[in-house]
Amino acid sequence: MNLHTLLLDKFKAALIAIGAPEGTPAPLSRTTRAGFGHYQFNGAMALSKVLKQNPREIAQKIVDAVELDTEVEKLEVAGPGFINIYLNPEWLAQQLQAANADVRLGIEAEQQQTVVVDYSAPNLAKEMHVGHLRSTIIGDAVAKTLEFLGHKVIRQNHMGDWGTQFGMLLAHLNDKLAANEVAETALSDLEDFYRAAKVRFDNEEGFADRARDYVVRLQSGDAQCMQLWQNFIDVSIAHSEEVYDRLNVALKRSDVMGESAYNNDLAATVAELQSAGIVVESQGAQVAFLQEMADKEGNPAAYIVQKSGGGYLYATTDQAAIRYRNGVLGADRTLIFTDVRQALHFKQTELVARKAGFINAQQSYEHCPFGMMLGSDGKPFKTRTGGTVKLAELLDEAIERAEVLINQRESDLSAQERKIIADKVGIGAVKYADLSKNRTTDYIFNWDSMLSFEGNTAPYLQYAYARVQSIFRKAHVDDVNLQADIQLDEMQEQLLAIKLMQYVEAIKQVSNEATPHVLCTYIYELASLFMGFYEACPILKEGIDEQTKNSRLMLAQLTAKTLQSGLDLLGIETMDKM
RNA sequence: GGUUCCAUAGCUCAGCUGGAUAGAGCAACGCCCUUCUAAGGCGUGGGUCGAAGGUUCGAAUCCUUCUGGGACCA
Repeated sequence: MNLHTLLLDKFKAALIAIGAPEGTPAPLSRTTRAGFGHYQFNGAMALSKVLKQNPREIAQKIVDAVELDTEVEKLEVAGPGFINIYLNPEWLAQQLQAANADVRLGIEAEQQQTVVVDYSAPNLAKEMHVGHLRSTIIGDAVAKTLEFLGHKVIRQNHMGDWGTQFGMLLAHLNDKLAANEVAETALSDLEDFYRAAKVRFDNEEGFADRARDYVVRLQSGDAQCMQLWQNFIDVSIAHSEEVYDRLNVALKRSDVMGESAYNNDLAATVAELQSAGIVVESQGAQVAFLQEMADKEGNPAAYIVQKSGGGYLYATTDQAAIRYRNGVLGADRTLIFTDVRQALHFKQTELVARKAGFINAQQSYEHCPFGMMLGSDGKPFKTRTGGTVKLAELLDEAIERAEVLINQRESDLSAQERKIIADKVGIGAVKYADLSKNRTTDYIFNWDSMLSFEGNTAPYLQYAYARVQSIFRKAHVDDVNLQADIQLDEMQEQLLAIKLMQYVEAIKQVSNEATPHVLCTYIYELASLFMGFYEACPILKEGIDEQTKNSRLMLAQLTAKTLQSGLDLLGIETMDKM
């Protein structure tokens, strides 16, 4: 059941019935202010000019024409011609009843699409730092949401596992192994390893030449070199997987489709672009000139797919990836989560790929950008020592802080239970801090706000869930077999009920726009309304009759299910006690 | 130089295809734990939505110019 869709269809029909021209906008929205109903239809004012009638009269005609009966308590014309829609609490109660009885919470699956979601994509030469958080968890949340809505999601971890810096790393690794070090030990700290290799590259006689030699051997598929590379990659991927595991991110080894995976397709990709006439030779390089993106003087943008020396670029790999995803995997949609600096690149990439027919007219290619991480001074983020904050360290800190907080509180929880809770609360807080912001612009990294457990944070949402579980424990009610008629008498009950019914609206928006913060906002509002309901509408206290008690238990139950479902889509875990 | 994005409360951010009195959290101040978990609830203060024009019955939202900042391309 989708309230918005239901009402919109009815109002569209009403517009036709009163003789509005086809294509008349039907602006129907949730109401932001109490006293203006639950939804409002604002189409009458704009029609005033077209129909040459008073907007309030038009609004009244729409009200008369709209075929809403049991769904609605009343429709009122207000102000210059707003139509305020008040939903019928009894009808709402029935919808909630149905949603609560359904494992999918009353949300129907959409028509299935195959969606490739490209996210995380760490650079395997370096350790994951906080800057990698966004792509990883936003992409994961969107992927899960798409799956929930019934789509076939193919995750692609386009890891940076190829390129010239690997020459340097492999040369260094080779020496370490020759000195009888174990790869895992040598690579235990990727940052240190990278730095050490870089120092040698810059200072050590002959090392740079050996590094370049390794690049050539790597690209030509030299067996010994590939073995060394594989060694490096295995350890490095294991590092990433450790972080994914801690972050409760669903990426698996089988989702890895790194840059190296396209190495053998690059020549063929360029050849196809050439034969299609999209790419031509210019100063020895293979270039697509894009007139569509020309500057003021009419100079087309240049998109290089092969350098004059024969080397390939990101552009080539991305074209090959499209060929694979849209051709072999049959993607209807492709979502790519990277930082905003690559926006121009992806715009050009799409243009070229469409011209080449790698993407057909029915397929979408959506770059989903996010901003850079800045320090509190508004400049690119660096720690005091000039480095980046390692993701693993951030998570450690979050869990530690959560543990301190838990230990301050009175509770009957065992030490082991506290540990588990600290883990879920700490990780949840870090993820939520990032997920709840959408802006494609840069964002300010701040330890305290990222590790905060108060207000609009994951712990608040987890706490709301735990409160419901506590009620059920105290009530000794079988959570599964609770049967009662929901009745919505109190204002807090009605507000909660309508919010519960709007879950589907939130997740549809997340899937359409790849914006998990919409879901965060929704869950926060839901939890907030539940807290209000919890304070105002006692459930187990004395003097509450059986029917009211059970009705409220049902509301609490559906709230818990919705919270859990939403948090699960965000990759945030819930717990029964905290 | 070209392209492009951004500017909302002291701070961090929401604001859906233009809608009624611009919302949250944090921070500040006041109240509520013998009462279903106070990681909570209720309340107060805090904004010329960067500036100026324009379109519209209606603009934080759309258009133009300007100011400031970022990014990308060269």
